[in-house]
Amino acid sequence: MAQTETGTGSEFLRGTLKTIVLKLLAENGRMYGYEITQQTKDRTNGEIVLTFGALYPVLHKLEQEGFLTTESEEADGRLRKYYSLTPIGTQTAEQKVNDFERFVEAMRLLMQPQPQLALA
Amino acid sequence: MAQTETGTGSEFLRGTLKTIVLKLLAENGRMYGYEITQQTKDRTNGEIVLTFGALYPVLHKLEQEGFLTTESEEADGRLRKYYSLTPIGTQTAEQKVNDFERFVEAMRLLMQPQPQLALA
DNA sequence: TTTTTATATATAAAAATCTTACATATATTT
DNA sequence: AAATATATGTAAGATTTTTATATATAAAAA
Repeated sequence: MAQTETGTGSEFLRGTLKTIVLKLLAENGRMYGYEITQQTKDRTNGEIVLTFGALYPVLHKLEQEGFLTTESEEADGRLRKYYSLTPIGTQTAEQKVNDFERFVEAMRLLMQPQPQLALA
Repeated sequence: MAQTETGTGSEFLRGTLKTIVLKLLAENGRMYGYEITQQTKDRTNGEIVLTFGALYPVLHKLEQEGFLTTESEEADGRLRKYYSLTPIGTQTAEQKVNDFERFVEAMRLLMQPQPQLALA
């Protein structure tokens, strides 16, 4: 089946994909690609939907960068490629989550209306 | 002078640039490019730094899309190009801020550790 | 029983976005 | 006199993402 749903079609996903993948792996220990898209969709109530065309290249790149290792297994006659974090991957996951939180905090400073300066 | 500082070098800025520009204009009514970078840097304590190479193309694109109008003025012998929101721009600004908040809320669902299910 | 949906991974072309470097010019500060 | 701050912009290149395509099995629905 073709992938049709796109949530908000959120442009904000740009730049957060790696962080999502690393964080989910840090929590779950071991996941395969399809599982990552499903858990993301489920936990965000359909708000964030990862497309396969974006996810798989990111997984390959993270592996290539040394953040992930893989093991292929067969389940129900289907191939599954499980990804796990390397030590550096675990460290990077934490760091990216921290960076994201700092970023959100900074964005809050911009998105919240400026407090008016009280004049004497 | 060359632009050197990059804050966190935040990859998360990807996709939020338009939102920042529209929101600042919605608040300030009228701003010029340089002012946008300065206010962003100041209000986020240097956390978010917009580069000119990214900002100006975005401003031009938003103008081209009908979200902004411009007036050029001279101040202190220097050219300033002021940008203001059109009605559709104002509407888009609000919508993008809402979308961003929804996105952050969804991210929170992913970034916060999963609550353990209580077993009977 | 045939089609659709769900599960599962992947690549490639094209579009969008962003970084880095370059180019120009005036005013102010050191 | 040199450096920094103010001010706008373009262009090449890199990165990232979307959209489309390709393949294959299992389960559910028509």
